[in-house]
Amino acid sequence: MLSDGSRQILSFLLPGDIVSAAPFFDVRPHCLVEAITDVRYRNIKRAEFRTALFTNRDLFERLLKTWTKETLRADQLIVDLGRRTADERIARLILNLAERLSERGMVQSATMEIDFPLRQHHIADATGLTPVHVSKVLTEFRRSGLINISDRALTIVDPVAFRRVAQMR
Amino acid sequence: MLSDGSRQILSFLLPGDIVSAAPFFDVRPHCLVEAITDVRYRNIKRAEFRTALFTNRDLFERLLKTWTKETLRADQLIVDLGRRTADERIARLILNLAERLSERGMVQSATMEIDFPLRQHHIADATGLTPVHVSKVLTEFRRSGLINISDRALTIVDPVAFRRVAQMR
DNA sequence: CGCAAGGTTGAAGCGCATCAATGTAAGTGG
DNA sequence: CCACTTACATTGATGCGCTTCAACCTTGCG
Repeated sequence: MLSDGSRQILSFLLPGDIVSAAPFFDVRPHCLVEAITDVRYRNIKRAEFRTALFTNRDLFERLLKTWTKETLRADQLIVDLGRRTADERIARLILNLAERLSERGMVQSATMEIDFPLRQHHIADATGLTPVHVSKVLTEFRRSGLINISDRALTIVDPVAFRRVAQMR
Repeated sequence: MLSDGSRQILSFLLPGDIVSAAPFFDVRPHCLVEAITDVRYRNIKRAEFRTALFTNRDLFERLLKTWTKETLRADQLIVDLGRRTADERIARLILNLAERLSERGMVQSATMEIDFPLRQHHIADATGLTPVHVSKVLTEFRRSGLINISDRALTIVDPVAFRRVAQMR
């Protein structure tokens, strides 16, 4: 959150994600977490986990791998916010979510449909845009037959063209 | 680098910095490194370092602390690119550099002057702006007596006002 | 000298923000 | 059941911040 009331969303957490690897090593929380859907979560004791990390090499490797992915995605987001257009940012956000859901088997493979509980203002806050502009872009995406959103579900109608818009091959 | 030739700078490395913590745990390099100044560097053998990390708890803690800071700065950059104006981005970039240099004792404390080898196109690529606009903003900063740049050195003339522009208290 | 890289400046244009009106659907209390 | 509210989405008009383009200037360098 910024002092002027605007906010920037850093990431969307999906089932199985940890909020962030950083808090294991730094006491100060540096961001807020908010639930969009119903959520099941568990707390981890920092001290215990750190000891476990040091004793259990496999755990250690897996945490660091997760953190590496986190870092990679953050860097990608920096590039997106710094150098991409509104269309690209929104399309990439959607495709990234779809990809991560796909890894979890959460895509109807027949229809390329995913749960999509995000409101447009979430998309806006994640892409550095305004809700109004997000609405216009999404409407345009729909009009050109790229995607469809209705009833908290999103379908990628034309994956090839949509990936082209997102500059993702 | 993007396909259209534009690029996004993720961070500036100062003396003593590691390029990134991520490569220790992931083989694929995910970004490029370029030197602006003359540089002294050393290579670290991934495998060796990983073993050392697991045997030497202090090293382990220190790497993770470094990585935590990296993560924090990346997240801050995301906020800056997503939600801040050109003036704010540029001022924050400069103040962040000054702060990091200060930790290294690399600020002339009398004059608040730092080495500043960056070209305007570096600032542009780090802030998601164009060199032309960077020039205009810097000229305006100078004109209002906030900073001064000449001869590869930058002086923060009015720290209080400048921090206000950067929205940093 | 001639050239390349960087910086400055102004004019014009575009992408997104802002503002405002309208619509819609779900929830709430009378 | 209906008035009312609240949250969200859509749409159009207008404006602004930054980009783009282009000309010109400076500096360093082979």
